[in-house]
Amino acid sequence: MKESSQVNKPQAKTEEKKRQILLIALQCFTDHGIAGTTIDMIREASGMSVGSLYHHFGNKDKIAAAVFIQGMREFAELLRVYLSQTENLEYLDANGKAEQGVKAIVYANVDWISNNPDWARFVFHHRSIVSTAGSGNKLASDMQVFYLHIINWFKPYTQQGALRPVSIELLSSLISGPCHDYARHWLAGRYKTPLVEQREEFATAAWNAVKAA
Amino acid sequence: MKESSQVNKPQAKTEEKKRQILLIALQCFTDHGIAGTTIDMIREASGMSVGSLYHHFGNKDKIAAAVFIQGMREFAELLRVYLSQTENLEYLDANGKAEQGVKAIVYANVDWISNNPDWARFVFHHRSIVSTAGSGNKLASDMQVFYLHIINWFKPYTQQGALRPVSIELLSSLISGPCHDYARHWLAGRYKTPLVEQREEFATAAWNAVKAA
DNA sequence: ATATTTCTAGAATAATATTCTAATAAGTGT
DNA sequence: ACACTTATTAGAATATTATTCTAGAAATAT
Repeated sequence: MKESSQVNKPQAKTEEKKRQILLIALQCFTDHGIAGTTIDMIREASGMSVGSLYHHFGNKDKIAAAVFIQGMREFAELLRVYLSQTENLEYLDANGKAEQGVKAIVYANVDWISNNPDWARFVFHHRSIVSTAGSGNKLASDMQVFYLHIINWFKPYTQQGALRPVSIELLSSLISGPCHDYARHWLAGRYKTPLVEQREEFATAAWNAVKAA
Repeated sequence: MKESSQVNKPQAKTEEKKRQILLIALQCFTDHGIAGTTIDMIREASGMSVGSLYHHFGNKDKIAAAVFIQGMREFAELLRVYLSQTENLEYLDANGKAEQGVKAIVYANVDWISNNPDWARFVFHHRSIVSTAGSGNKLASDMQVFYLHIINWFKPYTQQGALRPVSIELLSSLISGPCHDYARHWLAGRYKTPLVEQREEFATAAWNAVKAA
């Protein structure tokens, strides 16, 4: 049934198993925090042995780092898909395309966070684990490609004057900042209105904040 | 020399000592992360004994929670000062006052983060420690007063129509979100241009995002 | 001055992370 | 099918670290 079952290489099985372990670890971290989660909990919940866990991941921090990286990777993939869909809108001018692209970034954020709240919470709170765990390089190389993709998407629009002539960093914060801020509070239970209900609100706010006029 | 030396009650000395310990703990956490910091490091750096540390704070997580709470308290105080200064501008109309207030919020954020980068980094990354450490009530009661203050500040302006008629939560995210997002990246070394150089940028963006017109 | 409470100290204990050695399974070439 | 190499699993042994506990010192109140 799975499209990958024909080519079920051993590595693929291992990779899939690792992903399962990461999901279980995410559950543990969500329920008890990283500090409150013991290796033994993950061992028991995953049916693995301590030895296997250490063989695959190295140590507890690296398990957490792997959870983070996997989450980022899956979000990045969704964003890539959303952005690529804006490229088919041939009938739009540069302004229209820029607008759809900026909004696509917000939509991807809102949708992924809403559909993967545990993962989003983890990613929001534990970015720093990646560096303390020393898994920085792996993330860096993974994300580098992704960031370049985004930057290259922006470039033509800033040059053509559809977007304000400010740094990519600033653009990025103006687009994602409000949505992320709200998401953090909502994920923590401090805000009651679901993030997804503010989807359009954040999309138009983002466009207004970065459009040239 | 200290202005408090006349009334040097024992409690005051203890409170000051606790604050010193928290600053040292913050340093440890900044250098090694919470997980990487051992009680023994804090003991050695602070010249206390394990017993004293546990007597004052309870456990490691509660030390971290106390660092967080102290940071929030000091930021809240700065914000309060900034906001109160906008109330003296008698010559401004409602719109003008609302604008100055919204910008004051951004300024307070930018300035506190820029002047207390370690503390800001900690506060950004470890809000969750407060709940896992079970110090939630203490923070809640502390912050409740503060949030009410902000809410009460907003209320008249939304009613008068100077601000968009949306929830306080949304207003808050639109105002602080971009600045916080940028700050996180800057504090992590991913953005090079200092936050403070974007001070006006974030202030005007905030105002544009929430003003009524 | 004495009693009471708060604070300090560090050894003893408990909890947990990590390492290590050996066994098993999987993959590869003949 | 067989030997050979590599990857994975297992869990006991060890090391690290958090936390508790008991007793004594310092501060404060009566």
